[in-house]
Amino acid sequence: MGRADYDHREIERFWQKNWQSREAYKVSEDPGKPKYYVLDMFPYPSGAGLHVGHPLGYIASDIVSRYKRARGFNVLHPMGFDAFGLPAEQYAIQTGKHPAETTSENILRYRQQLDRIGFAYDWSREVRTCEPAYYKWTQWIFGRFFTHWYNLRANRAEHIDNLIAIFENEGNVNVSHHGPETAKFTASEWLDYDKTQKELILQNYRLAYLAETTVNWCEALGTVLANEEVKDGLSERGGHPVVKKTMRQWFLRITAYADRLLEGLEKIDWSESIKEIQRNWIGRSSGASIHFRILNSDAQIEVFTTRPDTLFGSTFMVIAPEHELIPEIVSEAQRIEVETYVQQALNKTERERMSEVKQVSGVFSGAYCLHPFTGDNLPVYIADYVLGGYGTGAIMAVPAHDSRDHAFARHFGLPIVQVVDDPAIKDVQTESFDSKEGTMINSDFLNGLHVSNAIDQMIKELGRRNIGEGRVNYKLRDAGFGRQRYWGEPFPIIYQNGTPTLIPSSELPVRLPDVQSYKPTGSGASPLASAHDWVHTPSGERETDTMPGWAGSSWYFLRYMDPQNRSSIADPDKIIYWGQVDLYMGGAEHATGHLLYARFWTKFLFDTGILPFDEPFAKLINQGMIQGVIENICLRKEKLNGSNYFKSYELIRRDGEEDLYTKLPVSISIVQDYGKDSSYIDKLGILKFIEERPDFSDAIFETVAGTFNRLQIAELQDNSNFRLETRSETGKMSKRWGNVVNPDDVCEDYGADALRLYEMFLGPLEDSKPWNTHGIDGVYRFLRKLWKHVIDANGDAQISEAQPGKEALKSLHKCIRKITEDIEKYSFNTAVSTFMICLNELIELKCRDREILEQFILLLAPFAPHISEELWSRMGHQNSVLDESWPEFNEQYLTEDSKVYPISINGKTRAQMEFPLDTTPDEIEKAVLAHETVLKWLDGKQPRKVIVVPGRIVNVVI
RNA sequence: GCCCGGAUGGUGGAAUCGGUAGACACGCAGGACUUAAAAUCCUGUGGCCAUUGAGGCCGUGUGGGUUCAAGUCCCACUCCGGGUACCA
Repeated sequence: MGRADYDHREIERFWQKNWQSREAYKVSEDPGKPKYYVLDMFPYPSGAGLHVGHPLGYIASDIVSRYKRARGFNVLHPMGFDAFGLPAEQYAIQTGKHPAETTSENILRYRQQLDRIGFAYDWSREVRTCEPAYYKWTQWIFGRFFTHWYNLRANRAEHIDNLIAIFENEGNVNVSHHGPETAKFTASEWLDYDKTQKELILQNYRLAYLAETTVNWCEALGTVLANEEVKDGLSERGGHPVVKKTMRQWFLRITAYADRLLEGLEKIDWSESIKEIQRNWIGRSSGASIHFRILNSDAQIEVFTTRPDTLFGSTFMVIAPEHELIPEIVSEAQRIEVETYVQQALNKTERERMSEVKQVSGVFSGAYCLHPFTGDNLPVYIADYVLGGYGTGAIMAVPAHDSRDHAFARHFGLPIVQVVDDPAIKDVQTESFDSKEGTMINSDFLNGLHVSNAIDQMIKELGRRNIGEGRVNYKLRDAGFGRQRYWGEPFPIIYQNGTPTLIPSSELPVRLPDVQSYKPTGSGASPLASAHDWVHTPSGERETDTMPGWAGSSWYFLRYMDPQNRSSIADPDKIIYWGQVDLYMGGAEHATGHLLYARFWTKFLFDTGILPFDEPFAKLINQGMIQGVIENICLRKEKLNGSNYFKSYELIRRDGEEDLYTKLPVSISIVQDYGKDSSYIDKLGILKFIEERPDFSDAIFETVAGTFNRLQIAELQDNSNFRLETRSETGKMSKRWGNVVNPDDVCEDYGADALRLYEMFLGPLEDSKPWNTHGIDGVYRFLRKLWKHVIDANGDAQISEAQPGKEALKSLHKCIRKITEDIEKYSFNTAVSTFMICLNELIELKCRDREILEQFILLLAPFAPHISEELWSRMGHQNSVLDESWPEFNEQYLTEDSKVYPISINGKTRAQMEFPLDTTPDEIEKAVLAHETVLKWLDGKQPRKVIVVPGRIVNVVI
């Protein structure tokens, strides 16, 4: 029949080839079956390959997809590659190698690694975002954004042609759009505008538009970055400094969808934490906008405030350093000082700005504005605690009720006027009271009102006096969509005399040209600008920016439905059939990037009639991170007699010298028993270490066996005589710590099935947890035990055809119920335990009944598909476990007729007694009170109370 | 600072509705098999005090509360992880 021992290498190789050759995972639309769409966040194929942390989510989703298939669903479970991006391009800059080449090499390696784990992907549907056949459609969607505007009346995107028709008929007076305020014009005025003027106006409406704005400029990468690509003032990729810079850029008007993106969160099954991150990122806050007139000027400054109720407490105004009115309002006396301050503020890197957050800085502009109610003159300050990019870039400062304004007022000696009273207030001169509690005082017509009522009253009054109105504001900014980089989608845009024109879809894709150098030009133009013949076309000059990494990933889930389609992004019937992604698995780090943009694009494609749904991912699960073990050797902080001095960790612990030593991470490849408490470096390991770190060739090593220098170690006869214990800690798995565990190695040593089981067994899917290769022994033993239980010494299945006994059926059906429930709630770690428990029971029962073992194998198949196929086939089946349906749970095998009751005294279990399930509580009580242990505890007294919960517990209160 | 999570043996973790805390594994200790090792199998394994037919006390981050009964519910706090940051 085959080998008698469990040879995972041969078995896994065989079945992987088998699945591939008969296209076992290929799916097509089947109206006769319900569909289920399981999607993994596709990886960026980096040069480092996969480590054991990456497949965690893939394994979980693979289990679900195999399970759903067994339950009769037509399962779409594809995989592809997010293939445009910075690392391949940075590598190209260093080596001159075309990023396409690097990328396809990396993809090949990823593919091999993934295949080895035995995933049920339909690879015929693979997509790569960097391929022209794919990015043609990314460009096409960009074209849709370009040719649409957001109609606030209809609350949806509409075609720009409809808007132009309105302009031609009645101008823009009745148009309400999402975008910057636009001067009113009539139909005849519109018709008189030339092409350039018309386009300039349309840019205010288009959902993809060009704008001159402050952007995050990263000098080292030579590109603009989106807000979410900047972390702590440094670029997410590479950690380079980022500064604010004004540039002309493509933007997508995601802000038009802010409210719908917020509301949409209510109807999707995502973790509360991701939803919360998105809510915060969108940052909706409602308040009022108020216009302030400037003394001796026609200028007006508009502020946004969430606390219009405190208007009477406003004692000054603050505007952002980048505010456009500064040159107009600044007094001659203050001009020099203001210009200096503004220059300083604008030149700060994000990092500097953030580190100075708690320092109060600002400058008086010399201008005053008029309080709209009292007519008081309020000084106008310029300070960088007011952000140009939020609200109107100007605030009315209310120092009594805003801590930032309070700090500013204290610093500049400005008056602090209390307008809200509340018992919790001590003294607003020393500390502001920011809470929205309390009653209005010193506020004219608002006096006596509660804060919330006062806000409403004030908004009404502002409207009546025509100096302000209720306003909703968002933190969310329009998404910068241009990158000055090579390795991305080119824009389907040609400039004709500076006017952007969309290239017709029949001419797509606009392919990336070959260039001499991938280096940023330094002038802020992309490397594409140097492709002279490509840029200059008969009809104009091409846009040379490329799209950001998230462009291709915002819609890739659609392309899987119909990946080869040449005439549309996907066939409408296929879109209707497959619909939303039912289960989306991926990391939480994309909360404000990919996961928000994909929702935005989906809503837009819904508006334009391409999709019948407006949320892409019905359910989202964020798998946790798998951490590695970092192995350190302990180096004495101060040299001893001029030499570096290492000491075995066990000795440091013994001597309590932890403080004297620092940790030096070493590659786990030279550590013995890595991951264990007692992990150590032997003679050969330490010699290898010294070889790699010649700076430590003079070092001294103190171990239990003695103290050695390099030469003495080399002379040791026996490798085991030297033992330098390491200090282990948990941390990120990365090249830097030399602690990356490659799934290929695990598959080689233990097999893909063991890897799959072990990753699931480690703990709850969504939690972060440390990887410890030694723990895999547990699941590996389980697989071998299963093998030995089914396969005899000749390699044949040793199966009984007899009717299974009651105990075996009970064990199996407990297992069926638990596994089914656990998969449904994504509790895979407990599922693996359940398999172990069930197998232990079956071995105990010596159960080899076909009916029991076959069903057990079918349950196991989604988790460990290779061994399941092998055992299934050795049990005499010609077909695959993939085509079998999920075992049915039958309650009747679990029904008991008695229950072992825990008998507790004052809530602590002291004894056990078995009663038939139909015993009445009275009978139980009587029997319990006669029990030896209970009598002992009662010690002759009467129990105060006896609680009998039928079928559960008995508690005797003494 | 603010917003979310979380804290259970030496380790990863389990415990459905408030009802036998520590399932299942790892590790460790002892034993069987073996010339030996590996593999496999068996036994034990929360702590403390006892024990040889004896059991008891403590125990789910800390302190309080509700309850016949709390890892689970309520209040206060400590620590750890993640997100976010002058957002008016």
